[in-house]
Amino acid sequence: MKRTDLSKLPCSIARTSNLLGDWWTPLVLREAFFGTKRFDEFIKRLGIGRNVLTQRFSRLIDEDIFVRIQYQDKPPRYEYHLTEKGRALFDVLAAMIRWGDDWLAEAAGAPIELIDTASGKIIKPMVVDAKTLKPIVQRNIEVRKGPGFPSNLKPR
Amino acid sequence: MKRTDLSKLPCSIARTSNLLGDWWTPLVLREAFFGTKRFDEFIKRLGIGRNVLTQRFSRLIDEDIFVRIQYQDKPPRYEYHLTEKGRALFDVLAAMIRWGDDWLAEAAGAPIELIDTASGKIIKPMVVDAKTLKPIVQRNIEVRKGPGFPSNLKPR
DNA sequence: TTGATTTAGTTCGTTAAAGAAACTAATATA
DNA sequence: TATATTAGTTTCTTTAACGAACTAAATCAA
Repeated sequence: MKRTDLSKLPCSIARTSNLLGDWWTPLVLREAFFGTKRFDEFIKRLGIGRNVLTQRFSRLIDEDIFVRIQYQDKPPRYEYHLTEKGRALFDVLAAMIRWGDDWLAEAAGAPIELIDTASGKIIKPMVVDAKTLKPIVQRNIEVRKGPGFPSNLKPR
Repeated sequence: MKRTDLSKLPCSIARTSNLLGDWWTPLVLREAFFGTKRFDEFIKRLGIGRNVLTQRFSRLIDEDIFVRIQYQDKPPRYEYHLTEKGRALFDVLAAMIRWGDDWLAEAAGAPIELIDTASGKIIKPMVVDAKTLKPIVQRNIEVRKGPGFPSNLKPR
């Protein structure tokens, strides 16, 4: 399909969507977070097409979300590791987990739980304001141009 | 394109991706959060194709993210309003905003700022654990089956 | 030493989604 | 009477996803 390039829009949602905004990338990231590193591991765990996975990795490497690291000679084989930038995406996935658990799970409850390794306790992601640590109430928020808004464009 | 249905997988990331996982849906939601309600308003603000927007709304209404509300007779015209379920997605967008601001913004800074209407202060979204209010450190997390994990499937 | 297995892709043909532009339809307005 | 407003629908082209088969380098098992 033809696809609009959202990466240059003055909006972090658009720019982030441009990276995450397909059906497989979040799942590839999930697998990476859960420890998967090798091409065929991703294939097996996800059921993604090989060509699709190849294309995803090449894009995500371009975007500095993954790095390709050689783990053997003869034949040369590579693992796919998250970068710091990639690991930071965990927060976005965590927000998706929370919303999915709250709004899409069956009556039985969340399909998967996140456990804090040290305490053994269940972790429930929540999005708050960094200063006040209070939930963000969308109704009480306005939007305005930030310092990085290009001066030649109309806002919103 | 052919597309794999992720909505039935035992994973909130997959299920949420299945809804949000295209390039336009997050931007349609953004506009709705910022107050846009009418079809042609979305078209003008986003530059999305009319047929694509039609398809998105029909899917998002099926999923109970939007409701279509009549605002006039003769001719019948409708507005698209977020449901509670839809409004709850703001947290996911907020996490995307934060990541985009941190990792994709130019040196100039964030393209857009969220302002708390009451205090006038800038809001910076952050993802924390609901109990401890501490950031979630992905390295210290394990995953296990939750109560809603189907019993007939292998985990991960 | 031959044939199977492992790992990591690439290639190819089919299906279907995205984009652009034109078209329809009901009504109000100039 | 002609134009504008609002909200779509239709049609055509381009391109991404899917699936299956194929390639390639090396190791392993019989």
